Amino acid sequence: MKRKISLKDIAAKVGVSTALVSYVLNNKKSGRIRVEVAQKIKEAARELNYRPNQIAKSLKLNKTYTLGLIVADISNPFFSTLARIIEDEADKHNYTVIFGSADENAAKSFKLINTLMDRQVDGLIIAPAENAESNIKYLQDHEMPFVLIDRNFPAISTNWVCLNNFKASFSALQHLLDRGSKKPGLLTYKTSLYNISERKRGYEIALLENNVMFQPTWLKEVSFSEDMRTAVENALDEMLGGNSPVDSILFSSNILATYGLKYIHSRDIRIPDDLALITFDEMDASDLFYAPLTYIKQPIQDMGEIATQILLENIDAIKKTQQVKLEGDLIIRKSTEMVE
Amino acid sequence: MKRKISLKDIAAKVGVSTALVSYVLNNKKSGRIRVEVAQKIKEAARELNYRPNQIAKSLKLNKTYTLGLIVADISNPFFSTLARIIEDEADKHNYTVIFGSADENAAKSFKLINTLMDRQVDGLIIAPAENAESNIKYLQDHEMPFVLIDRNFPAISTNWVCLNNFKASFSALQHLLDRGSKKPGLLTYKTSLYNISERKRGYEIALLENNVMFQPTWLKEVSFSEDMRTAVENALDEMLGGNSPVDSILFSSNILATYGLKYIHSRDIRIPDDLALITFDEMDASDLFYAPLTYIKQPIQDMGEIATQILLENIDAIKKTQQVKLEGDLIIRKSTEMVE
DNA sequence: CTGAAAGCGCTTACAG
DNA sequence: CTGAAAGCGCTTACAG
Repeated sequence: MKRKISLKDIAAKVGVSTALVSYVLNNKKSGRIRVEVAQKIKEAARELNYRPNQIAKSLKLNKTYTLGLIVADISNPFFSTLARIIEDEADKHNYTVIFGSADENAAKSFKLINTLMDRQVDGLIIAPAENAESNIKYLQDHEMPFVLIDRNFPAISTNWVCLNNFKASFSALQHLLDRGSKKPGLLTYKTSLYNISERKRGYEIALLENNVMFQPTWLKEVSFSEDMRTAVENALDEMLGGNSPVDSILFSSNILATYGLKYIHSRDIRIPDDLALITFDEMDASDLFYAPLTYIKQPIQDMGEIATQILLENIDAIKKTQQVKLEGDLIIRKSTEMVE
Repeated sequence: MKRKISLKDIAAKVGVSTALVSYVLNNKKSGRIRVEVAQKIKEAARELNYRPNQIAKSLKLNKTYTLGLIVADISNPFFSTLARIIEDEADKHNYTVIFGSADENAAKSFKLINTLMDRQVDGLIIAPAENAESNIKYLQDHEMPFVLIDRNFPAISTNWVCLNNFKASFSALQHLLDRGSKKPGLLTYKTSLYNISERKRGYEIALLENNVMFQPTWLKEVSFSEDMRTAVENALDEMLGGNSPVDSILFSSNILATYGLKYIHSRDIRIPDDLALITFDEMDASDLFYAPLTYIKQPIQDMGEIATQILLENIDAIKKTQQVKLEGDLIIRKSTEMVE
């Protein structure tokens, strides 16, 4: 690569010290510097096409204007949409973002945290993995500003912005029951992740409050480690088979829904007549399925913006911890229009 | 934030110079340093939980181990999938990636290029915007290693890895014609982007070679600046109306296809009986549409890996420019099973 | 074998 | 008004 123009080059060209150049270019000590000199410096900078080396600046100022974003998988539409929102919000404040995918793996997440901290990011936005409490502790010990997104750990006091997962799930179930579902199922992950366990709790409490006798085959949990497609297919077979098959299903994530829908489609189960369906998250597919899908819309724009704002506030040393629970929106469509 | 442990702290603790600590920790001059001293240094580093400041290292070594990725929109599934592949490939070589979305806008792209260069990224992977030739020139003038992805400028000699867009499009059309389409349409972007114009050329040449008399209403181009949804709907109205309505459509991108499919769905046009369909790019929706979609599968894994590899080679000073044209794969499904 | 010194490209407290 | 000097946290050519 070509040698870059530095302060020194400008200083040499104008015949002043680098200090003066720095002052002028950063508008420090304005008024206290002779106008002609300032003018000449600015001109030289323009002529030489000077661009400050941010790495040098970062080292000196101990500030990189870089945010780290750690999600489960950047190629998951939920997270890539979030990434775009965070990028835009960060950019408004002249921050740049480095990202990493942790694949729901706490060890990988820890490695990423260290990589990003080594690069001196000013703060982190993290969708934490299961069992990543020690990661959080690590960040706190190092006084690294961060905010959790999408998931949090109820036992640990941190900044976070998450969906009200309990309520979203509860409302979805209430809707299914109101529409006449007698045997609602839940397909979810086998995980201690709080957002996911809240979705399960919403399901359970809704059944309880509506006096529906829960059957174990209605609730299936697939774990991150299995082959997701096969696991989903097996789970659906069990939910739809046996002597108490479900008549509706809530999918706990876009990923589960995508696999699930493909399978349901291939098995020629008619939606909503044979089976009513609700999914978490908006998907392109929701509109294209022959029975447009009822879904829980997450306030993803708010989630990304607020998380970024909280992080920036914390970086700028406002230290109160903030916890924001956002409400989802149940968008009702064809897939829950059951015929009684 | 907490003060971080530096080389100096280790040096002080052990009672040696920072130079020696640096040598030991980087395994330089191994053998030429007394074993007990080396041992003590390593222990101290472990005890103090030392993590090198990469910013300082970067400044000194003029190397950041950071790659910049500029795409049109990170929330577009095509690009987020690419981002994940690039992330993984970069990580194998201990590189980290900063991303930015340029929204098909050359000015925004230029701003991003500068932001990333200011941060001293070692190289750039770019899906360039229309009319971004000057950006390319800028990169070349600055001898910044980069590789174009997804699109290239045929008149400029650069590294790039792209789909064979002409052939992919041609094959798609040939398939439509073979299946009995008499009036095939193309819905694409109004743009000079080479990948897109090649898709158009593939369409045109296929018609020509098959002696199909082209009708202007068959080919519609929507521009990036309009409201995409409305533009697509209007375009489809025209393609499907008039006195020579199309009997099949090739969508030139996943975005166009998503809007298009939603509209087609809402208008109750039956696929493939009333209209056959092919889309560029794999979409979740392809499987979920009642008529699973025939699509052109891009070798996106190869594209991301190869682009990253070429970039890393160029960073490591192997300077030959490499241009890789990858072949797409036509995945044939229900949406082109026409009944004659 | 070991370390003092210089330097990467900046900023800024300090002295004149 | 202006600039010499120190320093951010590293690496490394060089001298001993």
